[in-house]
Amino acid sequence: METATKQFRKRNAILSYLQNTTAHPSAEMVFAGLKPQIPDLSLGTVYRNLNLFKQQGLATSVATVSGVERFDANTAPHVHFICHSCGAVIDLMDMQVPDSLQQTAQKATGGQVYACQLSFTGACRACNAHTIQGGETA
Amino acid sequence: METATKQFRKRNAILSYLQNTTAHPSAEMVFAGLKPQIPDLSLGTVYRNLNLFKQQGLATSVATVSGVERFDANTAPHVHFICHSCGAVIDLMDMQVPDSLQQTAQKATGGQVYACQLSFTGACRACNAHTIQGGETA
DNA sequence: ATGTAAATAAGAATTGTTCTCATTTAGGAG
DNA sequence: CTCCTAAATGAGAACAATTCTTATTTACAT
Repeated sequence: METATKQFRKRNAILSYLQNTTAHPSAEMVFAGLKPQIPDLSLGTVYRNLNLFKQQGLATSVATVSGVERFDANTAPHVHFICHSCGAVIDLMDMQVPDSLQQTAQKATGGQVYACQLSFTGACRACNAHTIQGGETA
Repeated sequence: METATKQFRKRNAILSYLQNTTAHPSAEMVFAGLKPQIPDLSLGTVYRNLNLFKQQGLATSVATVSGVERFDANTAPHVHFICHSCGAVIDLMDMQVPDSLQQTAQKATGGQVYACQLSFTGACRACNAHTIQGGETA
């Protein structure tokens, strides 16, 4: 049994959900994922808490060209691959942006660099396989 | 007078505008910039053509966390700095993502990598100066 | 002139996100 | 236990960026 307060039940559920997925879910995805367990969950609460987590440094987010913001509880700098076909946001492990680049950026801006994001875009394995399926296309 | 067809006048105006700025304008910014010269320009036309340029490989775009898409006629891979205070999107010249990273990404995805985007976020020189205003600025 | 296809204007519709406000909840004081 | 207060929430309205729809205009060929 859980120890203490029932306060923040939903907040904690949202944070746990985010911490236990690598799918970089959108707010809608978090909502859909939790709704079965928490039928009276409101989408506004999901947005509110996800933004709170960002403020608190418990989460970050990735903006996608589709316009949907995707959230990530992994706040360590890391590299993403975004499939422009299915929209998946996938971590690329074992890759990092060289410190030298960040230092160069810091000098180039003349301001203050807080973070960096490196994303590759293209077709993920599944979508790429699907594309070539059936025949050759140049 | 211009040489040839009057076809695509607006389309060409939009492309020229994008090619002659480094501001990475949003659709609204392009619209506002051209409206004085082209009073009967419609915002829908700006969006339609900007997306067309992307399809044709004449432009790319950067997604920002504010949700606004910013367009860029520089399709060569390059690095951006995004000021989270004023929203400016600034090119960082003389920086590039090492080929080795792109190759690593290609292997890691198992799919097809088309492009990469490296963005630094923080406070641009002006906003940073403003923040520490009243005291020393380096 | 007339026909045709592409480009456009205007604004309605859609979508993702934020805001508002009344309600609920947890925990403390009397 | 009842009252109080502050934080969290649900529901849906409001909002902003973008896309879609449709009638109109344009360029050009016949």
